Amino acid sequence: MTEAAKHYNPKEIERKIYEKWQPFFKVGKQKGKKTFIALIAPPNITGVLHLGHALENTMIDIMARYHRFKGDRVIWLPGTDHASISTQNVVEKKLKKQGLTRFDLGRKKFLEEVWRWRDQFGDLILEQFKRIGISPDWSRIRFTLDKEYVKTVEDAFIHYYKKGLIYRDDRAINFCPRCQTSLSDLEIDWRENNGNLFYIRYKIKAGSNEDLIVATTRPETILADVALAVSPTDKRYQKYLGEKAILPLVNREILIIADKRVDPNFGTGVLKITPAHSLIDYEIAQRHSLPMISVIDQEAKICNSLPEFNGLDWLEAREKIIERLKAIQALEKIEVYQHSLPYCERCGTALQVIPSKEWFLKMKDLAELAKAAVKQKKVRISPDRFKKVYFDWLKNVRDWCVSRKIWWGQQLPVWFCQNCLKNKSDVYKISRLKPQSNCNVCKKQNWSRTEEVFDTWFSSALWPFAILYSKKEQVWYPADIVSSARDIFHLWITRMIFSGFYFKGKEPFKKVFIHPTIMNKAGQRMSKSLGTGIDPIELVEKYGADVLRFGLIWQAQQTQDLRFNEDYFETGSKFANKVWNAVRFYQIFKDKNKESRADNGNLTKADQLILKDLKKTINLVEKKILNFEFSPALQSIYRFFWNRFCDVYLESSKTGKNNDKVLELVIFDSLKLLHPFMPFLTEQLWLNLGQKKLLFLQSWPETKTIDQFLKK
RNA sequence: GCCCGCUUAGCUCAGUUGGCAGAGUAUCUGGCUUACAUCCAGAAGGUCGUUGGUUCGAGUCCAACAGCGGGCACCA
Repeated sequence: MTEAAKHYNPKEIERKIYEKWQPFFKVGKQKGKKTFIALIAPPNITGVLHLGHALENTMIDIMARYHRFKGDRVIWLPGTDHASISTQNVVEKKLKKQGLTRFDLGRKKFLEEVWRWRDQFGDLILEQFKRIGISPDWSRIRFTLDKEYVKTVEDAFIHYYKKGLIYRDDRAINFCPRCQTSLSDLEIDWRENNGNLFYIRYKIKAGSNEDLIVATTRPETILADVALAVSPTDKRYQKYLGEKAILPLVNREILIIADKRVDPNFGTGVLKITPAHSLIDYEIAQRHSLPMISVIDQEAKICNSLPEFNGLDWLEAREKIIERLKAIQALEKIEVYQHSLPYCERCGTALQVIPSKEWFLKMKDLAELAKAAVKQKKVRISPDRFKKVYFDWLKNVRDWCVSRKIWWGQQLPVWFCQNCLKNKSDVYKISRLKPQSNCNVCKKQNWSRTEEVFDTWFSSALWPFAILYSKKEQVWYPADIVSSARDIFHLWITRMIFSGFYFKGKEPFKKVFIHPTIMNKAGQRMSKSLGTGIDPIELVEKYGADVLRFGLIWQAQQTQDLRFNEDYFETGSKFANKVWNAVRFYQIFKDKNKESRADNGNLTKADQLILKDLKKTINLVEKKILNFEFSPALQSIYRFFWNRFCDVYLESSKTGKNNDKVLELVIFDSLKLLHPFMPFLTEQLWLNLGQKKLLFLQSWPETKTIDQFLKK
């Protein structure tokens, strides 16, 4: 047996050990009848490992290693996400440094550029995953633009379409003037703003001198007003219903209507209706069959309006319109008003609500599927309080805009007739391949595929069955567990649930675990751009992978987000060293007492005590792991090993007549117990003890063996 | 605006059916005892956010308030 160093040094051993394990990560390498199937949240190809990834995947790795010990076949497939909008933006930023925009390159060359990026950097994050010791099957890496994956997504869209759940509509949506694309409600960053509330006077027609005052934050949109609305319960304005008001500056007549969405207590209780540039107004306009007039274009400039405003940027237009309103005495007053405004989550540009032709997925029935899944406990959400968040979101969910007008992504399987397009008429067919039939309208064949791409999340929503069903070799659907941070709960988790039920009639996973979000010490979100992010790989370099895992797990409590505290890595380092030295003690002790201390079959009180403690700890840890309570699990191992085994039992072994077999059992079982949490250290010690077969391939400690000892 | 969570030792956090307040870290005292000074033995440190209620008994249950965090809605 080799002389082990006095202190544990992770640096030299981690890579070597990982290589020894890696062949056994393969799915086919395990023979168990029961399976444990885990879904990885595929990181973006632009991604760099952050602490959240490290925590999330360490948790899954703990479960995976535990299940392997229990003899289960672990199926855990890694992969990456093409992440359309965020990847496009990253590559655009890179181009910007060379003074180029994507429009300079053109669509084709730009896409080549993105693919080059992906080939070069796309899998870097997976290499970083390896550094923290996680154990998915690396021979089965999936990417959301793989051929098979793309087909799954196209089939899903076509299937929805055939069932009438997909429709194309020209409607008010959130649009980023910089990214030049539509965005879903979930891709918006709302920021507090100090703005103004403008009180604008609209004259009532009917010859009277009466007028209605409207409070608005967006005076420039009066150019597109189609009505004024008041609350049906608002007595002040009942007499005006059905009358017409005159739009200032434009001098168009607009109807005065009543709608329940109007809050009589806000402003003057009169709301101007601009369906093209406000989501609420759009909804109200739909109810009252009002037309939609659009005066802001995709570049956030005024269009289709009075010549003096056309072409102005929306903010310039606002200034000018205020001036003009003042001039005609139509501006009653201006109040300071704090409210939040929508910005592009990816690039930070102020969004515009504008009408755009987009593809929508009807959410009503799908939301019901999702609700039923959790109500009937086919999918269990943990921690429990996220259930409420889940149901609340589904209750109010709007139809999902699944198309994007950016370049990088998966193109919709939609083909437009080019002839008809020239005549400004949209004739399209939905098909994976180019249609071979003639256009119904022009009777000619000139189909061209749309450049629109899918919302990445439409693609990610299909991840479970896209990867667990493919290749016919095996159906591994549904998975047992998926884990994510709360920020992609609706974006990803909820959508996987209804997609799974809709297409496979079955839940995509049995359990969802929402893990804490890692904040900095001040309780703020860590952000790469603000420089407040911490690179997990640097921590691996500094402390070793096991200690990183220890430190993250120790502080990740169930109930809330955690304020990242580097102190726990000191605790972890000390603990790793303690375990290292306890095993050294065992080795030295055994050698020294080879002859004099043979097993005499008797148990001392200390023996009995430590065995009972060991048994209790094994059961507790098992229970906690299954319940996602990783921190308490780790803490109970810590206390058992350090306080009861090292401080009490080992001390008594030095002087007393403890049973050597008990010492051996506790050492070996402790390594097994700790292995899912600190795999490298325990593996190295296992090998140091002269074991031929890897600890990775052992089984979970048996309490039966302990019972047999105790019976003696 | 509506909803949810959190508030416990200097710091970061545990505290599972209500029953003498815990850990890590930091601090102090004493020990290089041949596994580990990355250690051992011991000490100090808290009106459990505030106010009220239920109870023989409340960190734990209820109500209100405050501070912080989050979710939803919203260019009213």
